[in-house]
Amino acid sequence: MNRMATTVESVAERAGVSISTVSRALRSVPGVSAATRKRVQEAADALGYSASPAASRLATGRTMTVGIVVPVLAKWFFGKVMGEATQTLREAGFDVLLFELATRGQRERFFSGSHLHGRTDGVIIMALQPSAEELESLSAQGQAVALLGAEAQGIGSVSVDNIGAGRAAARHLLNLGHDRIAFIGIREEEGSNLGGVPPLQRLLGYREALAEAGVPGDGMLEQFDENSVAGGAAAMSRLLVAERIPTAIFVASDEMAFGVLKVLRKAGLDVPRDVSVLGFDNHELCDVVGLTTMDHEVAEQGQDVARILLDILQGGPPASLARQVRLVVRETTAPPHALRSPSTHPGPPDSAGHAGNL
Amino acid sequence: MNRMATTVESVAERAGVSISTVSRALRSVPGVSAATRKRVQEAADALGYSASPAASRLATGRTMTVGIVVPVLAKWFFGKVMGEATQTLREAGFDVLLFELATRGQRERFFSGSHLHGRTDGVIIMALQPSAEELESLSAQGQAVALLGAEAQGIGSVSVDNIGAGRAAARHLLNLGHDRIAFIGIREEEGSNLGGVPPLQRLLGYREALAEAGVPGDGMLEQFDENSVAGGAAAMSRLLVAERIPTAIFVASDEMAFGVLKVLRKAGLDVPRDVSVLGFDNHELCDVVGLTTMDHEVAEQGQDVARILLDILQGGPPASLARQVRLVVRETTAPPHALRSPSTHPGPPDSAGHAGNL
DNA sequence: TCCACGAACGCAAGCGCTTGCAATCGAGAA
DNA sequence: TTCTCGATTGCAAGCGCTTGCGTTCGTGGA
Repeated sequence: MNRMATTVESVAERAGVSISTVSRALRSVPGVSAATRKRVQEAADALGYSASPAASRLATGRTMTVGIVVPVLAKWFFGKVMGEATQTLREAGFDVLLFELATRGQRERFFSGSHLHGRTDGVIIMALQPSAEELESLSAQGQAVALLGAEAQGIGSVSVDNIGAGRAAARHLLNLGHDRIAFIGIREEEGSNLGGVPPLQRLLGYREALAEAGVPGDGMLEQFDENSVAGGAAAMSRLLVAERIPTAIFVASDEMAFGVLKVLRKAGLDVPRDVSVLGFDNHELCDVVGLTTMDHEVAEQGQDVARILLDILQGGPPASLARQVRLVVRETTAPPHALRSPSTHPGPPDSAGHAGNL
Repeated sequence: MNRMATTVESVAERAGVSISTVSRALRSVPGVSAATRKRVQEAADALGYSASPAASRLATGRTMTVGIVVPVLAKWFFGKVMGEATQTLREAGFDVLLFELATRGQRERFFSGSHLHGRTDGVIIMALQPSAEELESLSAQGQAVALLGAEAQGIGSVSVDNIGAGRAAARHLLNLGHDRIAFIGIREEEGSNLGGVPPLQRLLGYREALAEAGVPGDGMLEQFDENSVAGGAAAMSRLLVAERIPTAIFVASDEMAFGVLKVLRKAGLDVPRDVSVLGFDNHELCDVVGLTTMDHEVAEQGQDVARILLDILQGGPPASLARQVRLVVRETTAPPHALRSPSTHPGPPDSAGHAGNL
């Protein structure tokens, strides 16, 4: 294939038409007879021709590319969401440009410069709450915007009811009979940039549920750390030195919950006999460790946000929708030890009843 | 910012020079005096100008973009490697275009069409072995190529000594005293497209070590399935109905190993007392479940492959390098039960000696 | 003081495609 | 048969930037 010279001109020549006709025919623009359209298509196929993106972008001003910005790629949640979004975008004929904003510095540089201008038609922003100025900067660069895990006035977005989810999670633990329930949340690190809003909302829901149940709050029972296994482990370690260890813990992310389980195991505490643990995300590995968690339709969110952006790019209004959150009960939650009736008690700790998680 | 009208021309006007001088000044091309260069730079800053990528691509033929193609985004390994590669590429001023080739159909479409032509200067291909024709197609599209987890004549690549790693893994189990060691490998699914080569090499290394140790091979002990928790679980289930259950299992991927651990737990078998399990990747969650595994410097591989591609793009020769693989001993490998001396025996299964993984 | 030469800079021709507008053609209306 | 109008098609002017080449100007050497 002599792709070096495969341009509209060669196709036009081979099909015996002008280059404008080729351009129109190949893009299904009206004003070309079916016969010539077919002839052009054949010529293009024969030559293995495909229009130069740079040239058509320059001429049209459209890039047929969308950017996806994520805080970090190496996390299951973002990989999953990105994968789904990417597939949806590609089906619609868009390329996907990747931006990983791992540090605050990168975030600032990204929004201050015009890194998107002329590169993308729109951008999906995941898990970070853009400020008004940042949104302004994006629209000044002519970008359509869709948010995931955040919301803003007049901007398309997909999210979940984190307050409701937090309340539901806490209620599950309350209903089991717990009254000393800790919360481990995501702390916005100095070097990181995770949007602090959803984690905060989960905390609020947790507090609401406790208040409604008449359980007194306890600041010591609220711990925050970075969203990782290590962060969860660190937060749990802090909880272990409390005056009284909680009997249940709601952790705002599964990865942190994995760290929590690890520390509990090392401390010789049995889950769920001594402590119940409830996570958030329904990470693919929850099933392996038997972690009870809050599922929030992660894959669907990825498709949603892509479709919302595509709609906007086609001139539609910026839609906003919320996905469902539901409890997935596995093996890390149970009534507190003191409450169990002999019949529910699993018997000797080493028997099959021993959940053995982690 | 009136970005709508911010073009070379406006900068030229403001700086009182011609557009060619602006172009040269902003790109540090020689032939511009320091004084005017400064003046142009200031004018550009004041206007918030940045050159239209489409226009400069059309004029130069370079896109300053590289493509990354991965089989699937939602896996820790690929997320990690991509994150590192992306950062390295961005530092060098390149944009990153994402291609997820989840199915065989997508792979075929990708390589048959000229999806890269004019979009990227080069491409990083992860974990799939391109055929000669596929490589030909890429170079016909003018792409520089770097491979990760695969090798090809004259193509830049980064990989690991999978045969050696497989041998090392098997030897660790042999050295512990095992003589009935199973292998669970990655099967190339119909719908998938993972390069079959590295997994195959791990199998070969395993076989070599067994042969060297005089342990007879047993086809029944070699099982293959898709590279996922579910796949590992399925493969393990097949092993459970063997005439004699193996006392140790080398699993070619950590995610599969997690599935293996899950099935073993459900079957009431203790790890490592009844069965030892050895994984591959050093997945970030290995630490949580205590999985002994083979680490192969995943993050470094990502940086390596990006740098290799950057070198090629700068006219350098296509480098190939291999990363180290090393055993990371955790809690899922131990001598077979029958061999243990009373003193090493952890005592009653429910004591603290019970590793309790999964 | 005059000339030659190199450094700075501007001109203008593209890069390959899109698209408003004019030109052409065929067919139905008069 | 001639005229009019819509459907096709071609022309050519960009889109915004890069770059080979010619021009201008200042400076050191003769």
